[in-house]
Amino acid sequence: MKLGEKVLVTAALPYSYAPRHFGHLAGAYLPADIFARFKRMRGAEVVYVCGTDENASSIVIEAMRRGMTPKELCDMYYPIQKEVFEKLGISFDIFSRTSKPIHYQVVREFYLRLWEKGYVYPKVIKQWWCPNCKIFLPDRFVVGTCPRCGAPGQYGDVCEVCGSWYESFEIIDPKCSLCRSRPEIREKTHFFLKLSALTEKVLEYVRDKKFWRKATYNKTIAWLEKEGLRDKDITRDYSWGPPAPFPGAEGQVIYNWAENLLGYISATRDWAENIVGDPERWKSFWMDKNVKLYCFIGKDNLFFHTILFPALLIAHGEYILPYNVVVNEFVNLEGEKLSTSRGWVVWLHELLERYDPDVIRYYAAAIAPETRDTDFKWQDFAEKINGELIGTYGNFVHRVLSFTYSKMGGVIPQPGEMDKRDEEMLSRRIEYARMLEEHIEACEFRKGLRTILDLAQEGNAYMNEKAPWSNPEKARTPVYVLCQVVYSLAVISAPYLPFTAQRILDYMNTGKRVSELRWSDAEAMIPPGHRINEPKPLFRKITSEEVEEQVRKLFERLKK
RNA sequence: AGCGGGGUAGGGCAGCCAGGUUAGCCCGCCGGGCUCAUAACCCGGAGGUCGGAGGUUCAAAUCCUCCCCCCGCUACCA
Repeated sequence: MKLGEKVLVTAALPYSYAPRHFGHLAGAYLPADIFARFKRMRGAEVVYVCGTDENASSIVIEAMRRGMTPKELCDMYYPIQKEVFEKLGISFDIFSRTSKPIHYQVVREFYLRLWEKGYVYPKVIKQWWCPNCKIFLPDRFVVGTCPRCGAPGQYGDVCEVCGSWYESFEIIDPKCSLCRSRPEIREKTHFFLKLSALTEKVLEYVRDKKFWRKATYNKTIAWLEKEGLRDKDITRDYSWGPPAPFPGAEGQVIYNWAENLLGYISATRDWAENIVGDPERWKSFWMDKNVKLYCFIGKDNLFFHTILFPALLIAHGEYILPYNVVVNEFVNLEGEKLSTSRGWVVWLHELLERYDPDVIRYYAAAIAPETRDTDFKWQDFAEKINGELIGTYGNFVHRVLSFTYSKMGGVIPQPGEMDKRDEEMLSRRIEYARMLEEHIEACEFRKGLRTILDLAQEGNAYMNEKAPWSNPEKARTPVYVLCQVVYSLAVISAPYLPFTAQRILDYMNTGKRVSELRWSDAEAMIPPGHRINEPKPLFRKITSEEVEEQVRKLFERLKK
């Protein structure tokens, strides 16, 4: 074990008002959580931060639509977002918000420094302005006719009919998508970030990240080499968001894409101040070169995390850069791409109404889109839960504990002399812990899950071979061994299935909290004579009727 | 169009970067065993032109070239 290891873990900041779906869990929050939990068990100092992203222009507009202020909209959704993560056992050390004063302060300090270092300059740009709504409109909120093919109802600067790209101002017969009135073009001074000066530095930073996932590494390098970074405007005229700290930028805020990444820093400061009670503590993470920063995101976020975020941090100069950006692909649904607007999606809050969080976590880890897009299928969900989680893992735990409880008087027996097979079984559980460790370190969570299952499978095979039920006299040694394996299984599966691990600890009457477990406990031995509690099956099976019902519900909702 | 990822038994995947035992794993299927366990568990078996065509090599799923198919990306929706 590396002593004094420090790890900072981030998961993509969710938009405050967009609920989280299964793909978000499988692609970011769960892998990050497994990683964070594992590292804590290894004795590392871990801070796992997240929070809602509340300053996007789409939030301003969504609030307008609903006749609310952005603040009211965010206040309404924040507890909902937070609750879903809590129920799923996502072990954030802080779940902050980018509307908090600490975030505004971080953004202000950050950009003031960039200004002072000469990375920011003013420039006049043209933007759409809706005189009726009295706001500047992002391109996407301007509807009009394609200047190339004449297709009506196109958004922004790309035509979905003919696929051509054009200047947003070329669009014919523009209308504000909110009120349908005609927007005008206005010129205004905005502030630009000199990203063009950072291409080489970012490339230099990325070059040696050969251990990143292949797609992540290649895409990032290719992007930088082929296109490089262009200067970009970072201010907007909104009354919602962190104020821009530049001279002459009164009334302007820092644009969402340029400030939300700093939410990781402000969340850590929020944690230091309000959870730890030591306002300086965040520095021992963001300003310590020995800290490894892991960012977990979906592929839609790649540019921002592998290119833009490092560029910003390099420009600033005092903070550490991501050590690994763990990028996941997408989870499709029953063979089709997700579409939240069409209702083609599996929401986490709905799953939680019906399923054990560990059941959800299991399936999310089992189909985590690590190297390619994967598919959520209800039938597959039932097969994997019933066959793997329950049939292999749950059944192994339950048959061992229930046998011990009912046939051995509820007491871990005193083993007799161990044969080769018994010794082997005991050492195998340690080998599995080592293998799992390697997989998690490499951020290969699916392989890790398989390793857990393999240990249960070996335990099942061992139990069948030893058949303790056939000869009570010879049952003591194998049952003793099996109880050790079950305990190890609970320990090593704790990062994936924390609630289940806790139940096993309780059935085994260990008096331990799962949060107290250390990785080395996988090698621990429960002493003979230890009394266990009455075990219950860990999970409930998913019926075929239920699968049909879920599929039916999905299609019914789609019709609307 | 360019770039990136992928195309391996009925389905889902690993192996490919550092070429070399009978190409592994899970599900399903077939046949056995067991009965402690949530009809769960264990063992065995059938099933593969490793997208296609060339090439390099003593040897290629693994390296090179070309082609076909699927998916994604190309910063003003962050």
